Amino acid sequence: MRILLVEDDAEVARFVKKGLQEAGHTVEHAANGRDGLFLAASEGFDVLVLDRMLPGGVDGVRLVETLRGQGNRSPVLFLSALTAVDERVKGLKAGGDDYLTKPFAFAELLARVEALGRRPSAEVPTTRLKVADLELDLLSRTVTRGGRKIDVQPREFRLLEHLMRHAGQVVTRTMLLEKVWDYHFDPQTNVIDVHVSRLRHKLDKGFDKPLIQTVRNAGYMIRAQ
Amino acid sequence: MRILLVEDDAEVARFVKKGLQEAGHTVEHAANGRDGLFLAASEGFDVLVLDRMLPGGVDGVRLVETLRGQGNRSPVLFLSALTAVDERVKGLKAGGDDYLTKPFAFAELLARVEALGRRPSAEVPTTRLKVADLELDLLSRTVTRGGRKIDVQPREFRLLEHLMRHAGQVVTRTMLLEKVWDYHFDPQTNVIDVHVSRLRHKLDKGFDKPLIQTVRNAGYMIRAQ
DNA sequence: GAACACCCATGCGGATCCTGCTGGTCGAGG
DNA sequence: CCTCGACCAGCAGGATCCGCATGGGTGTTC
Repeated sequence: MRILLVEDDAEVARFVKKGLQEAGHTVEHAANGRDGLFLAASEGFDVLVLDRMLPGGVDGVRLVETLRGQGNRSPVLFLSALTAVDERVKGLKAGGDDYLTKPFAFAELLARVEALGRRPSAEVPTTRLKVADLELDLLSRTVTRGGRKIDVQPREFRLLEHLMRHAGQVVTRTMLLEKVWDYHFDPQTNVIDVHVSRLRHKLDKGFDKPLIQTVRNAGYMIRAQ
Repeated sequence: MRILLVEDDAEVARFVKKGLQEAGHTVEHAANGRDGLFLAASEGFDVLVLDRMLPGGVDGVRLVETLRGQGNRSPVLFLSALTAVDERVKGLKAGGDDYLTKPFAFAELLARVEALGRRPSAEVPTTRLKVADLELDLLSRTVTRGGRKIDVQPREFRLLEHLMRHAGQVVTRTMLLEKVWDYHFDPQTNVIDVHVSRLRHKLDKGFDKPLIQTVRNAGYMIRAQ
């Protein structure tokens, strides 16, 4: 996990950085708010660990507010000697996700950092493909166009999926044979043509704009007109 | 925001519920783990606030583990009188997202709950379900146990999916007929038995721990032993 | 321990579904 | 006009899938 630590106290910083690294994470360290902001804004981190009070104009709260203002949603854990409830509330309200007061047990810091990093921000797998008004839902194996459900066969589904994953690019017959049919040779028949035809028939029935274009001597391409 | 509060202490529950409601949130309350699990599994909440220790078999940690096993990723805040670092770490490691010790200031609870709810995690569709070493990938329509791929028929897949979505709960025959077969009547045959049997055969071949348990006169249940 | 209800496993047969091929037609490009 | 690539309707073999019936277990109740 990539973690950014912004902490001015060299002693604390060393201690935290070492521990996180030993737990298998990558840690970048900045000693003041300005550097921290720069790093956080330019690189992608899974979790930010920020000291609440920092030297220089940019303290922890400012830093988070700025990041959030830029649309950066990285989870933030505040680390602070300010224990008052009001301070904690302020940190959370500013956009922090957690708040740990010094002194703290490293085990808890680690657990909290990992809890923050556990969030599904990183790996959101694509679950639906979309080209113009045509949608393909990988989860339910469902195809809809303009909201109307369209029944397709498994092979047709694979074919369409492959086309849509390469929307706007020409897909050659050889690629299709490889990826959709698992043929590693030329079957010497027009299987592909037939399936493309069937697919077109289903997709375009009742619509005017055809979606699948043939590219002569090359293959097929799907594209939002 | 929709919040589920699972807390057995009536006094605390009333206090928290009232406060959250006054802050403009909708609060459901369950007084024990079993009810809490049921609610959390059947309805969608933005945040779960769980007492760490609960009467009855299902305590806070068990509850979270079960939910996470079902692929439910709702953020969880633990509320507990157990202040030891080890306890806090345990709660977070189990899948909790935050941990607040009693007594607490309501302002801080509110700030933390709102910080949790702020996350974009709410509507990430589940793409894989897991129970013990059995995994079901909705995207690829694939079932694996202990890393080994298992081929299942469509109907078997739906059956298994439904069981896994309700892991740890008994699933009645009527529910299965409704949800898996779309029958709204009793077909007077043993269709279900047959499919459960086939599924068991495939899932348990080569493993020792059986996964699907039958609950006499009630239905079936899948659970990590 | 007998009767009963419930549950399990297996084999079978029908139905559906799926897919690739053929063969004839069309149309673009030269 | 000729040729080649692309298109499409229909067909038929096969595979898959699914539900049912049957007969055998197992736990429960009286």
